[in-house]
Amino acid sequence: MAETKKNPTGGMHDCTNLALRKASRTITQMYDQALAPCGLKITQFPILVTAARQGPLPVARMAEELVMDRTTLSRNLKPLVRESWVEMIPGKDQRERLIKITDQGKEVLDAALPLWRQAQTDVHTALGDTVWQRLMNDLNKVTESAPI
Amino acid sequence: MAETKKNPTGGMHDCTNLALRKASRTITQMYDQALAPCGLKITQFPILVTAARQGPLPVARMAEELVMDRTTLSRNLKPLVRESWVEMIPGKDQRERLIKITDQGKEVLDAALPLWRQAQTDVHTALGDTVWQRLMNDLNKVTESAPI
DNA sequence: TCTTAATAGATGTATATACACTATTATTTA
DNA sequence: TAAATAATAGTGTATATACATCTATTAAGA
Repeated sequence: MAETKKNPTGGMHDCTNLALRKASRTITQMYDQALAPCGLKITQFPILVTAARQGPLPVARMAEELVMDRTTLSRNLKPLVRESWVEMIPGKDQRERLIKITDQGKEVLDAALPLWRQAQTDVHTALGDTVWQRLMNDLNKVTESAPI
Repeated sequence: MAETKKNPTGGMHDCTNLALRKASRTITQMYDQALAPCGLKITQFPILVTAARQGPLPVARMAEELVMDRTTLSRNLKPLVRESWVEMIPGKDQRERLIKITDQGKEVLDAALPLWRQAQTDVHTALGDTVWQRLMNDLNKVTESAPI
């Protein structure tokens, strides 16, 4: 009751979104710093990995895979194409354009992998195995809670 | 061993950053949808709340409070100033500019609060109390694990 | 078949994010 | 006090994010 008067604006510190964004900003900077030597950003890493593993994929399908907006992925591909890390090739369906990793893309990915693994290890160590595992599980629950 | 051959690129699905960004994108869209009727975005909400609660604050101090880059906050303030939800007033130290909420800002914040609370409740319900509490704790740990 | 729907991708516009750098003012030090 | 250094905020540039809308192509329906 007294708490209500002292906190007329509500507990912003309980905001799920703020907590997620703060953690995202923090971790993104860590990973970007780790990846800096290879010239790849952590936001570009999953795109290259997916292109390498799932073969040439249409934009919409990779967007779904990475839980991102189609148009966001469309924009995010531009730097990768400019650097010749991926190329867009036509599909059977002429509306589709498939994202295909290039040889240069594979090279930069090879260079990125040990740096990424080190960042993974650093975070894992900082949080401890229990917390890290639990966090990854819970984050997946959040993502899956989307109304789709 | 066989696992290594099947996963030559490593387990991207274990990437802490990707998990955080996917969850962030999902939750941000949920909150933005909930807040849409009041014209405020969820990224702007904590700025207004902090301005309302901590009184006029210098840019650097609020940035620290919200765990964001100074220059990011500087840019994010522009739409709020344009909408006259906050104003920048000079401090005693003439280098400083203080972020001060306006009466219009208080109004939009009042309109935003019940919408935000509903979004909070929705997320809380979707995850369940146990998971939600634990997630918030773990996210704070991540944010605090920053090298500062 | 011809018209209409749905689908795939890109663009216009706006905001979010952060590094490198600049300008201005305050503080410290020689 | 003058010069060097700190601190404060803003800009240039680049990428990330997503809604609304557009174009082109395919699929469905009358």
